[in-house]
Amino acid sequence: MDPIQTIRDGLTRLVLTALEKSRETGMFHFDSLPNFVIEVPRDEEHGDFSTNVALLLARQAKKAPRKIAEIVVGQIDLSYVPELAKMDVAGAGFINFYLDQSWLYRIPALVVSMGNRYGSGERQNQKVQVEFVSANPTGNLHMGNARGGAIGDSLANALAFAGYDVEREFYINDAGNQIEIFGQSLEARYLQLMGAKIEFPDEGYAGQDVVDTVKNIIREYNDKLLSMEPLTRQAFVVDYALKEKMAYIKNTLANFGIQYNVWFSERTLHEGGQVTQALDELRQKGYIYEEDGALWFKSTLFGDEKDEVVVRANGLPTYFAADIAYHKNKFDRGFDRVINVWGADHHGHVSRMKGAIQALGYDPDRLEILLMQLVRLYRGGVVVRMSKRTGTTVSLDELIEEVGKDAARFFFVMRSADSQMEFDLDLAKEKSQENPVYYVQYAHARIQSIFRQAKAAGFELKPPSEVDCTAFGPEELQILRKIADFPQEISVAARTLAPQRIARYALDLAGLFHSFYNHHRVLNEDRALQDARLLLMETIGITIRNGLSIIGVSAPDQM
RNA sequence: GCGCCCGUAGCUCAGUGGAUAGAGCACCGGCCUCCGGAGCCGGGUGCGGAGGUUCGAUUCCUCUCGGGCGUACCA
Repeated sequence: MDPIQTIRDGLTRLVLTALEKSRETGMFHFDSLPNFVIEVPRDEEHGDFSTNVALLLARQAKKAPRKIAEIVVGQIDLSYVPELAKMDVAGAGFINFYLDQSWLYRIPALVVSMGNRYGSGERQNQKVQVEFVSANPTGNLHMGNARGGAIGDSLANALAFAGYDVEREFYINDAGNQIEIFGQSLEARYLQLMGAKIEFPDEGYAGQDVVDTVKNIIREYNDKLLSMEPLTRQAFVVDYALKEKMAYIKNTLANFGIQYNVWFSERTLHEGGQVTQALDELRQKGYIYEEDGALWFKSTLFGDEKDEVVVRANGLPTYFAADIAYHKNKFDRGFDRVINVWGADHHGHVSRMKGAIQALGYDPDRLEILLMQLVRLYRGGVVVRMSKRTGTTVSLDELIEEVGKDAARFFFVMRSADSQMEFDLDLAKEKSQENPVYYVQYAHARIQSIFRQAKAAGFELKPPSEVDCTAFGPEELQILRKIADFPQEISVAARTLAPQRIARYALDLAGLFHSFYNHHRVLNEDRALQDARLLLMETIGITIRNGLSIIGVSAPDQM
């Protein structure tokens, strides 16, 4: 139930009817219906809603926009939309609609009755998969993974709340070149720690975490690996390390509030022959050729800058080959839409991935890729530098430890994915209203505090039907207007893959609440007013809670 | 060089082709001390630049300047 959309639909029908009547009676002529909008004007002087239909019709109808607007307004029967109070023509030819503010009196009952479903959309009957983080299991989770986790999970939440059937998936890169190198690195460290004088591979993983893993292996198996064949030994240490890394990744992401439906192993694609199958299909369709001993995919046919190797001269498939098989597999699993959240460093991969999807016969628009720009951490006003030892600045688990899950998620979700963001660690930790996440949570806690006091004084929240909403003044109505927007915000955030809208909305609503709180009392007022304001508080609380829940941030009752 | 993303107020950032472009912080002035730790009111110069499409452009297109990323038989 979306109150704004309901009104908008009503107004749209009204305008359409008026247009038809105008044409039938010969007031003006048009052949095709313009793609007009019913929107909420920025300036409230311009009404509650307005439409640009007359401006769009001017050329076809060969009349001045204002003239057309006058005619349309003359054909509209006000009584069709009960809350419609008046209309006028303004500006270049806009038609403005003014509502009777009493329509807002219905909002609290709607919100209270829907509770934690307020803002949700109707079932879309569309299967959407969101794949995010998919960090390499060869190292720690870094800030890119953190941002991807927060954005991906919040986006998935928003889509689910908006009515889509959503699955969250993590792609485990447990095969391929990097795993080979990972194995060689682990083996080299093992042998070194066991006293052998051998060189560490040039391209190897030099981080401390590899050494730590090897120490665990030694603790468990001591010298048992020394007698193994090198390949067996590498397979052994890789298996051990992958188990350990995946346990770490799962645990850290769980602490970050993320639960996946599917953990998908790249290795199963190779072992199940799906990589070969996908390449065969591309070859049959004529998109594969051989050159310099390697197999290439003709991604230039799909707008890419250069063709891309899928099987190296040494016979091993590339990461891209596995990714083609992986995406084919996704579509074969019946998803209508597949969304990937990727770091900006993968953007070169986008066009060829879409090309491969198209080559396999799928509509490339069904694959949507959300690219995130880089994160710069600040502490004490200066950039936190990359650590040479660990290869990261701060890992996700350290970030959660330092600022907490709630602040971390809110900060990442607050910014749109495609802007490079600065993350101020000091601000995230601050327990003051300067801190955006604290500001929103504090609004919720304050509301609960009011209810605790009300209860102590013997007052309870009355059902909306017993509350006189005419007690609401302009500020209460302004808040209710904002709350009425919530379902639209969810819907737009889901449609445009923009979870930052929800964070911003929560901040705006919290701001309206704090301002109200500072100007008015809820308790110890006239009973009718107190009842109405308690209901308003409940309405705000529910909406803030629902918004925060999408972002993955808790709504505490006390702080 | 080529490709993608970004460029909005002093700073961090919003802004589904609409009417007079916003928020928070910072800064200045005035007020207030009340459910929860201070708050309230007021104060402003900005869409990097130049063209184009449009009745209308921060939004779409072209060029240009600046920043980031990519441009591997790495992932």
